[in-house]
Amino acid sequence: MEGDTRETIREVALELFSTRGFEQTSLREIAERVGLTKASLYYHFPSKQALLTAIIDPVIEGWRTVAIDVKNLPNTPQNIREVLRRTMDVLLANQSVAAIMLRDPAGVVAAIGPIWEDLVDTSKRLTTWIAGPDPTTTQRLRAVAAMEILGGALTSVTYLDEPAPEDEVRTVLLESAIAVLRLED
Amino acid sequence: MEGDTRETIREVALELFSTRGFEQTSLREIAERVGLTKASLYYHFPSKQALLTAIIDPVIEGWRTVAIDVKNLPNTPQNIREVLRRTMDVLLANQSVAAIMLRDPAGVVAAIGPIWEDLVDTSKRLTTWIAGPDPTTTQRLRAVAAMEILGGALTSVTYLDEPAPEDEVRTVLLESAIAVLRLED
DNA sequence: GTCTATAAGAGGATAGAC
DNA sequence: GTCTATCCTCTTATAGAC
Repeated sequence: MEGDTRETIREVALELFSTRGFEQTSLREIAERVGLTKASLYYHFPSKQALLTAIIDPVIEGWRTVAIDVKNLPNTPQNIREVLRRTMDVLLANQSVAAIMLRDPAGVVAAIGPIWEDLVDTSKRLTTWIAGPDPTTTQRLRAVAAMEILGGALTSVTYLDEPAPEDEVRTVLLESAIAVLRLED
Repeated sequence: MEGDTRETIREVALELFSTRGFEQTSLREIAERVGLTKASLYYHFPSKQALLTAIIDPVIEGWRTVAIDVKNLPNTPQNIREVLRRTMDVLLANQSVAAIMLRDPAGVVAAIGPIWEDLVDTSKRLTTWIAGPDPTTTQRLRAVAAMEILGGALTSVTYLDEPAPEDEVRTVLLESAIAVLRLED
């Protein structure tokens, strides 16, 4: 069950990009781990940049879907909860890809600037929606705080001695985000 | 008022490292902006790495101070508030340096691994203290969430259309962190 | 202190045989 | 599809004149 070489390359690259960073990973290293030469990688991907986008693009798509769906959704407490939940799900379902952007934003920007801008834009739209209609600065900042908390799903691993069960991470962080937004008022 | 060349180099490097990332900034670029040649930089700093540590070290020191002072501080609600406040102050007082670590963690790790580990360790101790004595996993996660919120002081600029006044950023994010910790219980 | 010149090497990428 | 060999560029860093 050798599977697709292209797929293997993508998996190895994902592993290395997410742990060492994009810039810090050379094609030589990837080729070595896959058991190929650098040159062979170029048969499957036309450039290092293309390899990165092949990894990131599908996730961007899912991320953008969350933001698009929100467009005409009434900003009710129930809906906000639901959107936070879905945002968290996307993060948890794509931890490795998210880790690339967390560990080496500068490298990713240098490689695929426009895609990164798009990502920031999507996050911005999501944050703005969460802040509610005609938000005060305070409400905007609370929305930023809420989004920041969700990111804790990725960083908690680093800051806890023993990793927390994913279910609890999801529950506690969602609760926390909701608490920050003061949805009960 | 030409000032110290060494200091100028440090300032230019800080500016570039914090906006483009450490790896993405070459000594050629720095030299160009300072108005020197690459070779001259080496008269003032023995290596690119040394330039980075000259920038980061003082801040690490301040950061560590917060964590050390906490060591024998009783974990009362009042003290937790105070520690959060001081943590926020350190972040706000060193936004550019913090931005380096935010934009290019992978590059910083590759250059000065041990110092980075130290930083993570310090943050970990701080988070653990905030979580309180014999914390449950939920309490630990809330502490992570609280720390994550403070980081919003750095990212809010990216996610808000118009930058929020620093005073309000401080106040709202501190309130949010406290809300997450449920100090009122 | 700052310069010119250059070393030494790694990186991404291509050509062309098999 | 994978290889060997090579190109080109850029980087950090050093040597030594001024």
